[in-house]
Amino acid sequence: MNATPSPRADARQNRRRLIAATREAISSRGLDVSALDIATAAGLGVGTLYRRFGTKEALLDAVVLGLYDELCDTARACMTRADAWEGLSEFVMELAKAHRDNRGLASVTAACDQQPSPELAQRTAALQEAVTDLTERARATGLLRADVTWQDIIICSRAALDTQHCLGVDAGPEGWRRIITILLDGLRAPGHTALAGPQPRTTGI
Amino acid sequence: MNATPSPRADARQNRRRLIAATREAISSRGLDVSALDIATAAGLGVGTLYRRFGTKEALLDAVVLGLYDELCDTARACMTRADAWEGLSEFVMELAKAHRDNRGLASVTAACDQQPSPELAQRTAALQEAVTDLTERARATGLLRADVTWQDIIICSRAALDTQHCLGVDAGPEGWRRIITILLDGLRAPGHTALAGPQPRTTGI
DNA sequence: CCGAAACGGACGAAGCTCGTCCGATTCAGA
DNA sequence: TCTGAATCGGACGAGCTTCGTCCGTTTCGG
Repeated sequence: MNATPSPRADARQNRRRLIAATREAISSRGLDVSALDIATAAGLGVGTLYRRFGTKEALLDAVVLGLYDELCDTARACMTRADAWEGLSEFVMELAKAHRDNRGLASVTAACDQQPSPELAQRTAALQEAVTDLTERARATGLLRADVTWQDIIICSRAALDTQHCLGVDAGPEGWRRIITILLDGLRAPGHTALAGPQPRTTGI
Repeated sequence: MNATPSPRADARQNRRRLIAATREAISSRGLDVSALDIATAAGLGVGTLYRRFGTKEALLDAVVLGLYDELCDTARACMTRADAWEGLSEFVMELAKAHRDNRGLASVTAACDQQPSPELAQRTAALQEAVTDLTERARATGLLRADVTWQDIIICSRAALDTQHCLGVDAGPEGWRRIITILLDGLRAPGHTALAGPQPRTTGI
């Protein structure tokens, strides 16, 4: 009774190729990639892209979903670290790297969050919970300053985003680590300057 | 012998209006503003825009030039502060605010820096010198960690850029201050974690 | 070996942008 | 007030990019 029994092997492979090409394209050029560029990069025709995904947006959704899954895995792995601070800082590093490697990720996720699909909503919730856990655990040990929230953590991780992508900046392939390191030092307890203003809210990661 | 004796009063006013509208437009929507949008926002026709500036790019150049002048003034004012650390941190705050208020400023300046006009090159040099002075002075007092460069400072200031503009983030109108505060705490001497990787280079601000 | 599934890429339609052009309007000096 | 030169407005043309379709051709796999 399976109406769509199983796609042909080449169809499945092309689907994977398209997702990989999309990640690569977003990484280097941001969200402003045309469907044609993606398909060409995948070594396929644009027709194939639309046959596989129906819509350019559907393709982006699939990519974001994969990224969220990876981030969830990372967050859970960081929770198993014996040292709470190391767990948190490793996650921040990984999240920053994800943003560096997926230029405009924040925009994509935000755009997707506007009308989240059930799958995406579930991933978002899981990820937020994981980050909350990491933050709480680090604060409980007294190493994370008390006045930051998990949203601050997320936003800080985004800070690496521009470091790599702004023209005119040559920070080297690992240059973003410097900024994140500075941020992490700033996040350590007890903190020197009190954080002013309302705590930020964020729905996306 | 003045071939262009003096523009009519309305022409001058319209020129000012266009620059103001451009800053406003860049602030809220980034560089992807059309000439029509700018002119409409200024309450003018697009024809006027092109008569005043000849080119959209020339208009952007004029805007960037003004911004650089303001930043130079700010930097010099910060140098007169008795406390070196306060001078530096105030400048970082102001630079961050400039980036927040001029979405895509980094891209504009970088784009302009590709083929800088003499005026722009002069401003860039002056600004870099001012930032260097601020950094050196703060390091000399022992309050700024020794392993950061003035380029790190610039990049950190840019970090606030996304905080405000990413959809899905509601950090409040002053939310970026939290991130900069964290960064500044991270920049304080002596620093906890050594900065790895090569020092970044940047030509733009 | 053959029919169904999948592919490629030319193509149409739509949208957006820059910059021009010229008739209508406004300024400012006499 | 009057007048002509400067300025304005916005419709318009040309060009570019993009999405998504369509159909003849190729490939898979039972």
